[in-house]
Order: sequence, then C-alpha cells, then structure tokens
Amino acid sequence: MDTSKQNTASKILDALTSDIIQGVFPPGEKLQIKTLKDRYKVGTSPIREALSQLIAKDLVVSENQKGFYVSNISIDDLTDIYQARSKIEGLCLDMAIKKGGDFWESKIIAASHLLAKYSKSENINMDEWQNRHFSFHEALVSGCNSPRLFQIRQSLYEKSTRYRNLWLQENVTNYERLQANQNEHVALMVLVLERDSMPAQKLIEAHIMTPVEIIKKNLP
Amino acid sequence: MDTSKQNTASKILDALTSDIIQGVFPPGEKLQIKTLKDRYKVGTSPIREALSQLIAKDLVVSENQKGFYVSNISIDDLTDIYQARSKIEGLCLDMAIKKGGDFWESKIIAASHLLAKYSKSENINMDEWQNRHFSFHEALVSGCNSPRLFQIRQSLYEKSTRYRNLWLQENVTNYERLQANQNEHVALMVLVLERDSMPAQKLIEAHIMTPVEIIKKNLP
DNA sequence: TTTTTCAATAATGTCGACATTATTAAATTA
DNA sequence: TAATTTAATAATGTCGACATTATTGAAAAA
Repeated sequence: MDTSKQNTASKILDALTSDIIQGVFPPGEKLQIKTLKDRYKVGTSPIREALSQLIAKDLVVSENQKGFYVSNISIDDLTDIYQARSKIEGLCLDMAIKKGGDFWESKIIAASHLLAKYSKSENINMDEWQNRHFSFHEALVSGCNSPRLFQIRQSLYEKSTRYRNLWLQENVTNYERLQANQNEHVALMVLVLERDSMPAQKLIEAHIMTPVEIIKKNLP
Repeated sequence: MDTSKQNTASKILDALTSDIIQGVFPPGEKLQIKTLKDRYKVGTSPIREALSQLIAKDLVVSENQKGFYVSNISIDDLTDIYQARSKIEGLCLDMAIKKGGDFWESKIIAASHLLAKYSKSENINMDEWQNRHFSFHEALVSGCNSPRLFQIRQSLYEKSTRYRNLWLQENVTNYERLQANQNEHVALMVLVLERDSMPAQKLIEAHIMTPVEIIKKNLP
C-alpha cells in the first residue's frame, strides 16, 4: 500500500489492524489512548478515528467513558466465523463456476501449480506457504464478480486471522496434515474446472471448516 | 435506542446514518465538516469519528484533504447489493429451517398474520406496512442462529435502504403488486413451515430480487 | 479485619486553535 | 478572448488543552 497519499488516521488504521491481527495487542487487551499515541507518535484524533473504524469492523469494542478494548475471541465466535466463511466461500465459488471464463481457469491452474510445488518442498516458510495458499483460494472465487460478496468474504477472512494463526503452524509442520490438505486443493481444482458446482461447493465448505477442531484445541 | 448512555460521537453516528439513508444527504453529496457541526451542534471530533465509522460501513467515502462524500448509488451497485442480499437471505433461511424450533414457527405465524391483516386494509400507511413486512422476514430467518450471518444480513439491508425507498411507495399503492407480493409471503411461510428447504430458498431469493427492476426504472 | 466513604489520580471524550492543503477569484500574459 | 499564473479564501486534518467521568487508594466507620 502506498502510504504517501494517506492521512495519519488512515495509516494508524492499517498499523492498528495489523497489530491486532498479528497479536501485538491480544484479545481483550485495553487499548489506552495514551499508549497508542506514544506507540505511533501521533495525536488524539487519528487514534480515535482509527479506533472508530475498527469498531465498525468488530475488531475493537468500546464502552462510553471506559475506553477501547481488542475484541475477545471464543470458541463460539470461532465456530460462527468459520461457518459463515465456509458458506460465503461456497456462494462465491458457485457464482464463479457459473460466470468464470478462460482467463479465470488459467489463473486457477497457475495458482494451483505454485501451491503444489511449494507444499512438496523441504523447508516450508509459513508466510510464503500462506501467500500461495491465499492466492489459490482467491483464484478459485475470482470469477465470482460480485464486489459486495467479495468484500464480505474479505472481511470474514480478516476476522478469522487471529484464529487461523493458531492453526497455520501446525498445518505446515505436520506432514500428514499438509498432504491431506493439499489433496483437497487438487480435488477442488478438478471439480471447479469440470464446472461441477454442487460437489465443489460442498468440498470448499468442508475444507474451510477443517481447521476449526484443531484451533479449538489450541485456544487459550 | 437509549441515547442517554451514548457519547456524542455515537449519537452523531445514528443521526448521520439515518439522515443518509433517508435521503436528507443524497448520494454523492459533500459532507462538509462545518455544515455537520452546525447541523448537529457539536465539535469536530464526534463528527469525524462518526464519519470514520460510516466509511467502514460504505455509506461514506473520503479522499485525503478533499473531505467526505455520501456514497454514490448506481444500477450496478443496486444489482450487486440485492443479489448479495438474496443469497445471504437464502443462506439464513436454509439454516433457520434446519435449526428452528416450535417457538420460531410460532413467531413466523404471528408475524405473517400481522402482515396479511394490514396488507388487506383500506388505507395503508407506508411506515407501518414496512414495519410489519420487516418483522415477517426477520421472523423467517430468526432461527438461523449465526450472529455473523445475521450481522451481514443486517448490514446489506441497511445498504439497500436508499434503493428500497424508491420501490416502497409503488409497492403499497399499486394494488396488484401488493397482492402478488403478499401471495409470495404466504407461499413462503407454507414452504418454511413444511421445512421444504430448497424451494423456500429459491423463492426467497426471487422474492428479494423482485423490486430490482422496478427500482431501476425509478433511479435518477 | 472488613466495609464504606471520600479525596486524589488518571483516563476518556469534546472542543477550538492552527498548520497544511485545496479551491476560488483576480490579475497577468499570450 | 482564452489560458495561465498568482493571491485570497476556505476547507481539511492534527494537535494539545480542558471538562467530565471512572478508578484507585487512603482514611474512617462498622
């Protein structure tokens, strides 16, 4: 992101979002205005404006005269988010299968290749794997062509990140799990390219729900 | 909403949201800070904090150093929002049918009665009809039990309001249209109570898309 | 000791001032 | 006249000050 044209509030929003998602500020933590001002070296206004946007995005909660807190995580919330995500992803995929063209197909094949190659390699870097994994799933639904659904998908993905981080480590270090995961990706691609909508939708829904049980075990 | 515990920013958010949705500030209109300060009799901070939240909700857009504007409406946006809404509503309804219990059924029957009675009356007040209509649809999906999907549904409903207002007047004044609309509600209830999920889902999707063509004609 | 009261301290939320940037209008040039 | 430059005006975005409310901790009462 080119930050040169952004105003301070907008930069703080990006920084704070990242810091919350990455766990710098863990769930439930108080976000004291003074602390944030010191950390980011800015005044009151940009901090409060960024926090206001994070409230609208459900990453922060506030109570009048009692300040701001990072949203809590819980098993119920985990389940609900992943369930919503799986349904939305299924919707997007269904639409993509009905609307996608040649270019869409080629993007999927390319992204699948990149992910498959890397998943077989010796030393897997988590960030790199995550990038290729993300790109593959994005390619699948990229034919969907509905800005709003895409935005909802994106927003749910962001909300799930704090949970996903509890799963990623295990997924890329456990060989069997990674292979099982990778087999699903291949099966998914085949179904999608054959435009076999219903099974593809069911598979993506199950695929997204897979991490839930693992995360539950790792939840504090 | 009890406003006594709200801070100024939160009150302004409610007021601004309502004013935008009701067309006091029409699509594309500049939202000048000074104008808003004068209108709501508050200082800079609460105004900017409310605007920040409206940006996150897509009702307002902003560009650095150029200020805030009410989000534009367009045929593409109308179509996309209603399409997303119809799919999400279908999802929620499907889940409700699978999870809903006796209490859920009774709420539907009660809400349906209130809507049917009023739709047959002589002089229909638009706001009252809208309330009963809203309650009926909410009852249908109230068994869904997924906070996140509900919130998405709510958010899309809010975004569609500026368009819906272009349709409501016609729907309640045109007798034939109102009856056709009302027949769909009854059919919907029957399918839902019979737990006939797939047809119910298809019908609700079509039902929500119905106003789109009418609104297109009325769009400025 | 435990509970309550009350003062001291700290944090929140709002305001108006001000520096920076955009817009407008006038003046200059082609 | 039309286009460009320059000065003026106006709006945005950020800051620190301050009033209000919450929290803490010490003193008083049970």
